[in-house]
Amino acid sequence: MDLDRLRSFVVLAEERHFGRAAERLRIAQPALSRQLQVLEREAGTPLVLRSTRSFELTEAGDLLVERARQLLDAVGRTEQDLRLLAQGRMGTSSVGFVGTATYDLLPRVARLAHTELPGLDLHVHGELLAPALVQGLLDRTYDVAVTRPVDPGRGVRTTLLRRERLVAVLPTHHRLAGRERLTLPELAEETFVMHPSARASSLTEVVLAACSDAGFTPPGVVEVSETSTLVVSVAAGLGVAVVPQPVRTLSLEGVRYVSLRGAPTIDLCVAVRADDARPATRRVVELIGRSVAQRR
Amino acid sequence: MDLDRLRSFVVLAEERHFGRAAERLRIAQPALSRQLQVLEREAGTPLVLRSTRSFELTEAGDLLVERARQLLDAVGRTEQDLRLLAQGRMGTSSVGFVGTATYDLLPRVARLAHTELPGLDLHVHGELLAPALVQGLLDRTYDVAVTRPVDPGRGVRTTLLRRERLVAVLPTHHRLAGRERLTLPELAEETFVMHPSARASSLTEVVLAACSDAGFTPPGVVEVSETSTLVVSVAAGLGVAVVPQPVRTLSLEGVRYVSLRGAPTIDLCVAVRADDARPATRRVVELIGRSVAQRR
DNA sequence: TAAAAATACTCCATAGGTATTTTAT
DNA sequence: ATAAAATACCTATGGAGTATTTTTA
Repeated sequence: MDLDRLRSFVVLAEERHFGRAAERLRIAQPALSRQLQVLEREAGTPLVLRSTRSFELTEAGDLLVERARQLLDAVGRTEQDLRLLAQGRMGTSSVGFVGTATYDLLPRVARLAHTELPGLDLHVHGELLAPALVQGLLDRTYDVAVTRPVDPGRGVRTTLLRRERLVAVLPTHHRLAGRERLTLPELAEETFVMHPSARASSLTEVVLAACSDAGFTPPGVVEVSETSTLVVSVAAGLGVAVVPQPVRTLSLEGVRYVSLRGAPTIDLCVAVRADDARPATRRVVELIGRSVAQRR
Repeated sequence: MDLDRLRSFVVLAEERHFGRAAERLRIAQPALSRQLQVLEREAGTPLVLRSTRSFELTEAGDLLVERARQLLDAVGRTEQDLRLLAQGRMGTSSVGFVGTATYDLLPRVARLAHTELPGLDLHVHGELLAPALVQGLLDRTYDVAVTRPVDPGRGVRTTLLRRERLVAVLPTHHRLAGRERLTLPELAEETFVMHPSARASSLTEVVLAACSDAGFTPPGVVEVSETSTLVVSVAAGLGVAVVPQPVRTLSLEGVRYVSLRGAPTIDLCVAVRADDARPATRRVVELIGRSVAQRR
């Protein structure tokens, strides 16, 4: 049984006339006659009782029209679903965000995906650390990671999303909180609130390296886990912090963000499994790129 | 989308190996490779991640295998149903029996149809008169009529089933009831139980004609509608009757059937609409033919 | 290096087109 | 007599086969 012939048969049953049906099918009338003959040979019974002035479907013809419609519908739906899948507009994708991107990028990505890829079942996870993200990518917990640069070669493909300038976070009552900008050495005597270095926070590494470059080591350090907690801790007066600029979206009572002159930067990347060619993954990566470009 | 390619794809997904799948499909390996390439081009996305030593379906591939199985199943069922319909093993057929065939042929036909054509929805109707049957055929109340000969040319096609000898029906206590056989003139003085002549019973016509040929007219006539009532009436002593031999299957307390020497005969036919080419009709006619041949 | 898939090339079957015949009203 | 379907005949495209190359584990 051939789908094209079934299509022809359905049109023929609708038109009840070989000439008109052939015209609609954009084939010549004899071709349609032959198609029906083939169908009837396959069915083993006439499907249409036809003469020059009459046209009637047999029982078998009735049955076949109905079934053909159902079949062709099912084929159409399958083709449609394949197309959606091929465009990454259907399926599932799990995205993990490194801590500092959780409050800035994650909601934008979620919103954009909701409107642009309604068929995609997108799972987002925030407040993660770079090593956990890489591990999560490899063990398929995540399909996409918005993370700090990772050493390549471990089956992960990485693209730079943006370069983030670091800014200081000070309690409102801090003596430097009114300043337009300051330099890292001015914070040499402060207690720093940071992510635990044991848990391999890229941000902590970069900040400590920057301090070291600036000629000092923070005299005191308070360790907290999440970025949100970090900002809250500064508000509570536990110390100061240095975070990437986009964390500013997390504006909090009792906290001031102050630019750092000659500030170091930290890169934000999107990473995927090197062997992942899923359209959904491509689509999500592309959408994350646009979320980053999106100025707001 | 082509059904043959879908078939190939399902087999390929099962075998997970082009060579083996091609073998099962009885085509060469390159042909299968190309079929998959066409499918992937149509789908717009890879369906199989393949290398010399590995084979893995993509999401789209998974989807397509599942859908393809469903589609091919549906196609198979449709082909099967068409085949059944073509063989008259599926569908509906309505059969009407003339009165005297009701107790003899009708049950045999019903039983045979039940075992041989279980898919056919057979409706049987008994105790009918020839004119009603012809009318019923034409207005599509019946598809097949087991009836007396009808004048042709009215859109009805008729085939002789058998020639039935007429026999006498006598009450057990009748003076002639003990005889092996008798002749029609011996019944010249009897009251006859018959179907109403007004309702155009072929049997009544034949019997009256036979009496007339034998040189007498029944002095008294009792009219009853059904064959069963007719036999019951004889048992009740209302008179004698002349019926086709097969009515003997209707054996009743108080009744004796006696052969008639040189008895007239009456033909039993099967009739269908001349334009009815339905396989179910053909099948039922054929089955009725065999029911008649069936000696029991 | 060996097994497996992909490509190159040839051939044929099938589906379509045009011209014409047959058929039924 | 005429409209419509069927047939005859030709052509071309697509799918299959064989031989071969490319790839990767």
